[in-house]
Amino acid sequence: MRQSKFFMPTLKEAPSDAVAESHKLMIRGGYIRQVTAGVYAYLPLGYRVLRKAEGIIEDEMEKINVPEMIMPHLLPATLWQESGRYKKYGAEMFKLKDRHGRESLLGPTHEETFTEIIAKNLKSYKQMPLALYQIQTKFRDENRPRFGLLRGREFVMLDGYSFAATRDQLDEQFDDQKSAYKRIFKRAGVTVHPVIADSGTMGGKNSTEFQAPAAIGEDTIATNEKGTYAANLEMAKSIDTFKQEPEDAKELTKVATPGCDTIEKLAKFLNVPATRIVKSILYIADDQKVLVLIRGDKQINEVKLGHVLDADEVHEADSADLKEITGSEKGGVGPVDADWADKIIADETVKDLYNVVVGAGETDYQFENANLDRDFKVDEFVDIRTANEGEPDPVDHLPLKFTTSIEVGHIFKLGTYYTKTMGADFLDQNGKAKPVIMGSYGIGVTRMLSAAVEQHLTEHGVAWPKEIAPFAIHIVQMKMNKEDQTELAEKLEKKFSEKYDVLYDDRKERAGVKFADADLVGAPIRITVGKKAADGIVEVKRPTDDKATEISIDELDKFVNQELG
RNA sequence: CGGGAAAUGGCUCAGUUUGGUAGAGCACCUGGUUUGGGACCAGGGGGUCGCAGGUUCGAAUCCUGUUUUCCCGACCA
Repeated sequence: MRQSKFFMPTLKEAPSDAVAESHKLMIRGGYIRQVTAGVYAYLPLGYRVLRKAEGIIEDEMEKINVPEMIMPHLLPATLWQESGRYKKYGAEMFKLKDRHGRESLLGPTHEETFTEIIAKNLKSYKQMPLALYQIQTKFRDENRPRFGLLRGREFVMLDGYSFAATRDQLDEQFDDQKSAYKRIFKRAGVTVHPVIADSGTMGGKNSTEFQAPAAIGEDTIATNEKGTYAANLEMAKSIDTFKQEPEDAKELTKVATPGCDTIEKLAKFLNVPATRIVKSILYIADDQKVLVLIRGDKQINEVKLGHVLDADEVHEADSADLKEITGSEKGGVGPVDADWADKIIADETVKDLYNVVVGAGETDYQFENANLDRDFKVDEFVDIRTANEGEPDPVDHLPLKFTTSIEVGHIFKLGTYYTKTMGADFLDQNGKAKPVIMGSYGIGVTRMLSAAVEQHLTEHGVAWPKEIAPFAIHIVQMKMNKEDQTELAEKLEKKFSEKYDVLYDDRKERAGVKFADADLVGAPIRITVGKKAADGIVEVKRPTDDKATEISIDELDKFVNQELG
């Protein structure tokens, strides 16, 4: 490709709207342009990177015999009403009406569409195992799109679905997909950790996210140094190392604690450690009033709580509800005589505590010396706490390390939720009808590009991993009016184009402009054709090199081959 | 959805406090001098200052409404 014919509008300064480094780079380099919030145009350079990433996915899916197909973007509401998600999916769905008043939506994901096709076209166990995938633009009316391609309202996603007759088949499919995903990220040059994750409200097992560590990540993952434990903080377990020495139960005493509406203030006011206090928080789980207890130094993990309560919707009671239900404001709520609660559950950290401080059920009052069973009851002990950095992991008891990261992929064993509700049955060997067992697999392709850039920034640009680089070789000719340079550059362009994607900067620009743009293109190899062209000498530079190195064109093939294979 | 910030040429920004009819750098066009890390000189084109009302002799500037964008948090199936 001749750069004089290419369209790559570069900028010296990034628009002030762009905050994330990857976003700035992609705007400055002419990869993308924003059209509206969370919606981007992919200019030629950006589109090349996107196509490369898609190519890797297609290649790896082909290897595990998963065929690609494509679904429509425009979907009838009826399909989603059938699965029950038309209402449940909520505000994130782009809804619209056609001229006949029929309700439609723009697909945010495609479980229903695939399940529907399978329900009508797959009838026998002999047709399974089967898996399908597509790479397509998805639409989600995000509350807050951000950081360029990281979280868009329109984005490219790989979504795959597997269909199995037995659990064993599903397990095998899942493992195949997981291995393929690891290869995809590796080839795309994106470092990822597969982590234990939440699977969402539709249920599912073995939920695994592929998390790419990056400064702009919206998630936090907890890992140990041996790599034997890795979980999204939402699901991370840890070992509680605190042990309280047993004490004799003292008399329950009510004390005034004016203005103490946080554990911190209370601990200071009463001059006790936070571990001596039991926090009481009221949650509304669907219609149930659930009082949740946890030791004062720990935080409640609402994702874990949601799993334990198995409700459609769980949220902390707001201050008005709190007052009405418990008779107390924040800080005074407690488990003693809490008859209003439908259920009292406690984190494991509340076990084996003696003479603790709990809310007295009255604003600005606490009980001291409260003891489990004597003064208050707990229906169930569970793990509902947020892990803390440094705590021992549950596998090898090594300290947990926290890292912010980007969720670039998510796979899980979906089960039969959709196939049951939508009637996707098959006949087994005995002629008995059973629901197809599904798996769900996804990669945020455009998001993965953000992650790739975040992980490969250089001082003046980006060092693209070779398999997703827009161009493999960037030939930069210094002076367009020197015939020896033109001759050599064109020769190299012709030769390398047979095997690689070559960008040839044939613009009549100054060297500084060309080099600055080359840094933004970030090709794995930059070949500079300059003064010594007549002597058969050029310079090569990789984006991560500080300086260019002179090399004779006889050795160039070897170098290129060694770098690009 | 709560909180905050901002909207002036393609990009970065000044001008708004104290109303007088829009300016700089980069980018773009022409000519010249240059030419290995975003050149220099001279000339030039491009903006009804997000939109709609209002106040005023006069509004980028003051008032009201509205739209859009970004950031923090909540949410993200």
